[in-house]
This record gives sequence, structure tokens and C-alpha cells, in this order.
Amino acid sequence: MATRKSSTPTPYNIDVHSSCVDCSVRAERLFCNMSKETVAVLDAIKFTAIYPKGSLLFVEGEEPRGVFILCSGRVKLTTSSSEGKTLIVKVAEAGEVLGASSTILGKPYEVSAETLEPSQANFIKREDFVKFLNTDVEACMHTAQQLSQKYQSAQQEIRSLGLSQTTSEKLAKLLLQWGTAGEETARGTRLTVLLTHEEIAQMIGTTRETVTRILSDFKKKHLIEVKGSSIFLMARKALEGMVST
Amino acid sequence: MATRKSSTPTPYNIDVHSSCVDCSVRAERLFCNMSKETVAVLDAIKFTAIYPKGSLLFVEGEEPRGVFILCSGRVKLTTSSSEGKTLIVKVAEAGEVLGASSTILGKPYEVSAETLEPSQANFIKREDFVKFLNTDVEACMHTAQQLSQKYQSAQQEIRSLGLSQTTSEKLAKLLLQWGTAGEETARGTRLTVLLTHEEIAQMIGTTRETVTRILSDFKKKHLIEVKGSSIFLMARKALEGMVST
DNA sequence: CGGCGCACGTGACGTTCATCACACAGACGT
DNA sequence: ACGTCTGTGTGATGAACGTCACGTGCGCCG
Repeated sequence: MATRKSSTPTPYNIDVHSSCVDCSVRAERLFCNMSKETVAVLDAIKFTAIYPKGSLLFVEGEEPRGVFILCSGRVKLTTSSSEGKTLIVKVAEAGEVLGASSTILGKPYEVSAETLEPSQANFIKREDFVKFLNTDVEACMHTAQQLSQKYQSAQQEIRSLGLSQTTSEKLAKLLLQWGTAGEETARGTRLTVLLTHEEIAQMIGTTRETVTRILSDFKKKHLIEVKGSSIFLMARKALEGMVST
Repeated sequence: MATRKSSTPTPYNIDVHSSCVDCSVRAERLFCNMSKETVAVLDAIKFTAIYPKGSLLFVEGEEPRGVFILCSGRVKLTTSSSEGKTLIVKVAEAGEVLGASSTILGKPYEVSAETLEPSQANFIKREDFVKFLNTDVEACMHTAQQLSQKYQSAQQEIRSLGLSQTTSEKLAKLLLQWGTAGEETARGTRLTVLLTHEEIAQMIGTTRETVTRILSDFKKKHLIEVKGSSIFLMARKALEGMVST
């Protein structure tokens, strides 16, 4: 997935960036794209680590230990009810900072973070992070930008959950959202889904069965086609017609 | 409501703070509670104004003009679907900064902001605000805190919308939430509701009729009692039992 | 005072989904 | 080859809730 050619082979076959200053993808990353001096400070206080799939970076309700800067891989952010129902709030991509709001406010993590694939992340202790922000405007500004993005995507999620009429609509919306990152082919936009129906259900607040049924329905209507773990969006227009906005 | 004794009477009968440095409630406000020097800069770039009830500070989709610091009053933040369905995302209280995420990112406002009562707000132009943050760590840090709070409350909203099983549960949750700000009386916690059933429905993503019905149901079960625009929570325990967490 | 507008109350009806139950397919280890 | 586990497909059933329809009380204003 997000794997790159690596000069230092690892158990998980992903490229390890041990130094932030020398990081080859730093410029592409909204948060990490800072001046050399600032990044050097970051380098000094961070602890880098590789996590296998299924690792829990932090858990909802836990006192904030610090932030994680996701270097590579993908992490799902979830929240659960006491009845055991789980909602996937967001899937974080490389470059995002996780746990910042809790760390800044000193309040418990409000979501759990679990790696969906082998991932590298830089951990910064709460104390160090707060000090870092307080002494470096650039870092603080970039954090504010990160938080703004997180807030906006949360807002999106609220819209989706609160304003959608039907479950089909939410699913269509999700497929289209994924579609923006997919590749175009002759039979339509192709996207690789590495989530189970169960997890998709948790993303749109419904049940596994309903997801299966709606996907079957979409197939029947020739809106999509499923080949293994790939989904082809064959009639993007029709799908777009299902979503209110 | 949030009215105070005023030395300078205004059309809306609220206390006007024209200077931030001399503001009597500054220390209570998370954002405004900054050093005198920083606040002085703020004073220099802000435009203060009083808005009557129903004023639109900004509208969803609009290019970000800047931020509003709410000095007094309450503002509802809403988002709407193209079908005209509206969702009240949050009711902002005095002290909150509105429109910060959009202003920082330069992306359109993602919600609309409308005053629920006569309110005072300080407006800061985008350009000035961004420059302010970039030159003053303290301001930047306080903004990061504001954003963190906004993010956490958005997260709460997501939980409520996505994990609640029934509509009764959401309504009970809302009442309890309001209850924390209500006053204790012999017949239970009293809270004054200035929202219509329609607006309550928009807060929990349901219809006006359903809100009416559920409230009737609660009354029938002696969980609450309604007197004019006051609601008494008579059986808080029972209500708490309805919410999953 | 009478009419209008707005918020609230309530009944009937149909759709959508969650729930339960079970069947089937592929992956994987022994 | 066999059991086991996890993911997927599908049917039956009922409860919750949106929708439509209409009625009632109350404040406001000509």
C-alpha cells in the first residue's frame, strides 16, 4: 500500500525514516513541512517506532501520554458505546498527527487509535510536545492547522451521520469519497477496500447485514462491480445522484 | 440570560466590553485569558459589534473572512443539506472563537453561525488573525486549545449521532447535558429551554413530531415536568439509565 | 374582536432497518 | 483431508420512526 522501496529492510517491509530532518517525504506532509531548525527540535524529542497491524496506539478514555505523528501506514480512529457497539470515526493517513487535542487539553483521549496495516509513527511525550509548542510558533501554527483539519473532517462526519436520510446514501457517499483516491480504469474507478463489511458498517453507523444487502443491491443495479477486494464504480453519476450533498 | 448590569446601556440591554484589556470577564474566558501585551495586540486588530437575535455571523460555504470571538450571548452553529434539512451542530457560548478552523486553513466555513440572542462579538479579519498567530506564540497556543475543544465537542456529537440506538436516548442525553447548567430545585433540576421542538429535533437529527411525542412520553413516565419554557428533570437517574454512555 | 401565524399535540400508515437465524465460501493450521 | 474461523450472502419478523394529515392553544396586529 503505502510501502516504498527501502534501503533498510524491516520485518514489515516498509521504509523507515529514523531522522525527520533527512526524511524524504517531509515536504509533502502538512505538519512535518517545517523549517530545518524546528524539525531538528522535533527529532530530538521524538521516539520513532514501527507498529504491526492491529496495534493500539492509544485507547479512548486513557489519560493523554502524548501525540503520535503518523509517518506511514493507516490508522483507524474508533469510539465505542458501553454496549460494545463501535463507530469508526475516521481512517487517518500518513502525515496526520494523532491525539493532539487530548494532549493539548490534558483530557482523556476521546477515540481509540488502531493501526490497519504495519505503520511507522513518531511518539512525543505530552510534556515535551506542549513545551515544543510553547516555544516554537511554527510548530504551534502547524499544530493549529492539523487541528483545524481534524475539526473539519469531524464536521463532515457529523453532516454525514446527521443529515443523510437513508443508509444507502451514506454508503454511496463513502464509496464516492474513497473513489477520489482510486485509479481510473476502463470499467470505472477502481478502489481497493481493505475493510470488512463489518468495518464499513461501523463507519456509517449501521449493521454488517445491511452493508452486505446494500452492496448487493448496488451490484444488481450495475452501479458497482466487485472483484475480490476491488470495487469498481461503474456509474459514478448514479451514485452521486443518491447523495444529498 | 447572559445579561449583566451595564454602565453603558445599549439597545439590547447587554453589557458592552469595548476594550479587551479592561474586560472584566477576560480571566474567565479560555481564549481571552492571555497576557496584557497579547490582548493589547488583539484590541488593536479587532472590530467589536453587537448583533441582534437571528443575525448570521457567517454562512456555510462562504469564503472565510475571519474569526468571531463571542463576548456575550449564544450562537447556534448549523449545517444544512441541499434538501433543506438542517442540523444544529452545537450551541456556542460566550468565550468561544468561531470560524477559526476555516480561517486558518483558508477553506470555506463549514457551518453557519446564527445568534440565538442579542450577542456581542469581536471580529478579526483573516489576514490580521493569521499574522497575529504567526507572531505570537501565546495567541497561537490559545487558538490551538480552542480548536482542541471544538474538536472534542464535535467528537461528542459524532458519538451521540452514531452510537445512540434510539431517539429517546439522544433526547435524554441532551436533557442531561443541559441539566448540568440548570439550577437545582425541590422538584428536580430546572432548565430553561429557549429552543422550539423543531430546533431540538434539528439538534438530534430527528423530526419535530418525534420530539413532541418523546417529551410527552417522558412526562407520562414522570421523568420530566414542563412548565412554560422550563423543564424539570424529576428523575435524573432514570434518564441516565436510558443513555448508553 | 377576528383573523393570522406559529408552536405544539396526536392519530394512521408505511418504510426502513436492526435483529436473529442459518447457510456457504475461502484461508489456515494440524 | 478435516475441522475451525472469519467473512459474506439471504430470509423472516417486528419495532422505531418519518411522513402526512389535521386539530388545538396562544400571541400579535390590523
